[in-house]
Amino acid sequence: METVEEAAADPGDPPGAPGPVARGTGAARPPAPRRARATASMADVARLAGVSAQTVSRVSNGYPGVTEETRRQVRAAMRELGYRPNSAARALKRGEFRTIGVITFTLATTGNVRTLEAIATSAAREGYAVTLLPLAVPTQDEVRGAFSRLEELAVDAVIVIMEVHLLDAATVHLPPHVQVVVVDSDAGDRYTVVDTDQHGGTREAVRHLLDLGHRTVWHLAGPEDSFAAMRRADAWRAALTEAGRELPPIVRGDWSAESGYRAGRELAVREECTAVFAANDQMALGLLRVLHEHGRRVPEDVSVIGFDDIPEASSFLPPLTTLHQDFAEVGRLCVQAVLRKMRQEGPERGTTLVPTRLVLRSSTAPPPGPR
Amino acid sequence: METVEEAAADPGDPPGAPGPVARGTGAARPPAPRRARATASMADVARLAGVSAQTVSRVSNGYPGVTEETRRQVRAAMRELGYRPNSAARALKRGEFRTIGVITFTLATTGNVRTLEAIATSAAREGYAVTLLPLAVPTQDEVRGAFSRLEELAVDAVIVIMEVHLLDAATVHLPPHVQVVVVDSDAGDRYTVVDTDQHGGTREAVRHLLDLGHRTVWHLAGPEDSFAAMRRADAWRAALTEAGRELPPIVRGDWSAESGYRAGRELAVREECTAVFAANDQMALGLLRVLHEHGRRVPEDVSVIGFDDIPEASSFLPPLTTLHQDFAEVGRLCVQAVLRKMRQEGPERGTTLVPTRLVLRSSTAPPPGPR
DNA sequence: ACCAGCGATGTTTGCGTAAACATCAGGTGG
DNA sequence: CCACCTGATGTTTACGCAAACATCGCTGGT
Repeated sequence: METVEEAAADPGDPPGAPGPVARGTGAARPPAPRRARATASMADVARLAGVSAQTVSRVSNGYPGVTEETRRQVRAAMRELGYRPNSAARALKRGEFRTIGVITFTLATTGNVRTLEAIATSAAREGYAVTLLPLAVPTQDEVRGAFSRLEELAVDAVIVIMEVHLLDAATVHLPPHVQVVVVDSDAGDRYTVVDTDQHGGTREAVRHLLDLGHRTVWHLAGPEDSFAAMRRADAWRAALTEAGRELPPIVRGDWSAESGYRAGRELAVREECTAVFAANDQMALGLLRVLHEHGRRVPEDVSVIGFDDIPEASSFLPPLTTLHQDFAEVGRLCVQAVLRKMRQEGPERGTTLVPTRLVLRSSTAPPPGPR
Repeated sequence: METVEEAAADPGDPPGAPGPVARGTGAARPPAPRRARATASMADVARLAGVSAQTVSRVSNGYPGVTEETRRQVRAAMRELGYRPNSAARALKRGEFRTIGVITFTLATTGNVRTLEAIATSAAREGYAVTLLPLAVPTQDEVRGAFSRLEELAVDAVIVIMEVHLLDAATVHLPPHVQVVVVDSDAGDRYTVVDTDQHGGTREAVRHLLDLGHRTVWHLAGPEDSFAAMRRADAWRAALTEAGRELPPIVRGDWSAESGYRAGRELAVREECTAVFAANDQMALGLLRVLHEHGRRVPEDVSVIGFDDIPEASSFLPPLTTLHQDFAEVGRLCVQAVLRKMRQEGPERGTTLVPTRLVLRSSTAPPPGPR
């Protein structure tokens, strides 16, 4: 937006508008891409089929009240002309776009991507398209901007894949008629939320390690501003407390493998650390590397468990025991929830949890015997 | 589509149409999600500002011929009413949607995702939205289906991230007015193609290993039906031949780390294999694991080089030397190309290559001395 | 035999926008 | 002083579709 020299980019100045560029007396107007008028309209089909446009519309929408015979003729005419309903006109008339907007901060994490993919697939099955709105930087301003773009961008609903603290209701202008569903959030009281059962999964991870005989479990946590990271850390704490084990100091990364490597140094040098629960698989990968570099064998000396079950996890050294997240299910439920909300069938808010599954591989084992 | 009992899903039967469900005499009509008529229209703004709708339109589009004074008033009215241009009406009137469709087979590979992200970001900057069309299975039928959905799905252009052999021009119905740009393809003679410089990158990889003193370089290739894999294999062959080295038998995976592990067994048992060029980082990861399991140290006994430079590559054991692909640039160029085509400014076809960059880490070294 | 009733089809209308054209006021040159 | 131009603004119209309403012809009950 740095090139705009005039007033501000106001409501009326859509991001894509020609804007105040290429102006001046007699200036050629901006070379707006122009589609050739090449498609047949309903009227054309109607003419060819010898019926009214309304009948074509009925056939097009599968409405009743048309003879099988007429229907056939109209279909033939459609085929002949290569007719495709004009979605703009349809949207204008119906007041809905059959499109769901997805706002996501980054596509760098497996979870977001897999969820997005599932959303797109489920949406397609329901006859909805998905419009993607990636955010450059996760600031409230960006989020707000994305929402306003979305609004004029022809969507009926929005799914937000994002830490919700960015979604401060006070500042984000949520268009009243656009339904919102949030992934990965604790705001079940304010929004409809679909999320993985972070708590249950973590609990299972901790229990698994404890059951193997470890005295306690260390935690390589995700970034502090992440809700998912927070939940996993909380659940880890709760599980240990409940089992009456001591609570080791928390170690933090930023989800990346690199950060797991850096943060893991601290764990690698501690003899008493025999079991680590990493908040995601990537950080576990980095951890595996530091441990290796410090000569600590996994799982003989140290057990490591991850979270996510990314495809590569089975190829780590050693193959990683981790908690499988069902992102496909999360995406599916998001779409269902948002459609239900649009139809005003569902509850206004509340959280839906998708369970995880413990995948046992080779990175966990009983602790080394007392030496 | 299994619930449709009537004829086939014809052109006139959009995937999302209410269809022949919920019918019958006097049956309540399907509970179509309905948006409340809540937004202000141009007419409302015009009334409040005391001008004509046309003037509002001019302001909204930043067109000239409006006094600064009037413009201010209109802007004020827009703000007061929370006016947002109705994109459906706008699209109907203008005949363009300002939306780019992206067809992609899978979001499971880093490359596709990163490219998609870059496309979405670049498109947003140009005032275009991105509609995502994932394919369940990569068959011609699916591709064809995706295209026809896309067409009625309100897009002005399409970017295809896919092996092009699925895009057989004979069967895919490409709407004449929709421009197409393809990523990862050799069809520069038929489409506009943007791709990473597979050849140059591979060449650099092979040269790097040869320069280190290896007698030859083995290749862990991608699946046969992948164009990128084919190109990399070809370039590997060419580079070796050119250097007058012997050509070891090719070993093949399917891009996944797991497949790299399986295929890598063959390499791990060959004493004479001291350098391997893996067609992507994931397979390199699997390869690292088999090598480790067979007691062959990397890089002391065997050098491994990957392709892609995924974020995790720096955390592999050892950190992976690889070829960095600039997916962001690929995405950006795709958008530029497709916009240029829409404006009929660019060439109809041809290939644009994005160079790679060799990232030196710890998985390559001179071969072990003769024993 | 007549008409109510119903299913099939046609006609009218308006969704919100923007291009094309119309109007109008004020200024300029002859 | 008027014909003419110019720039600001208003009016008309059409984009393609589908809801609402209108019409038409046939069937069946009395």
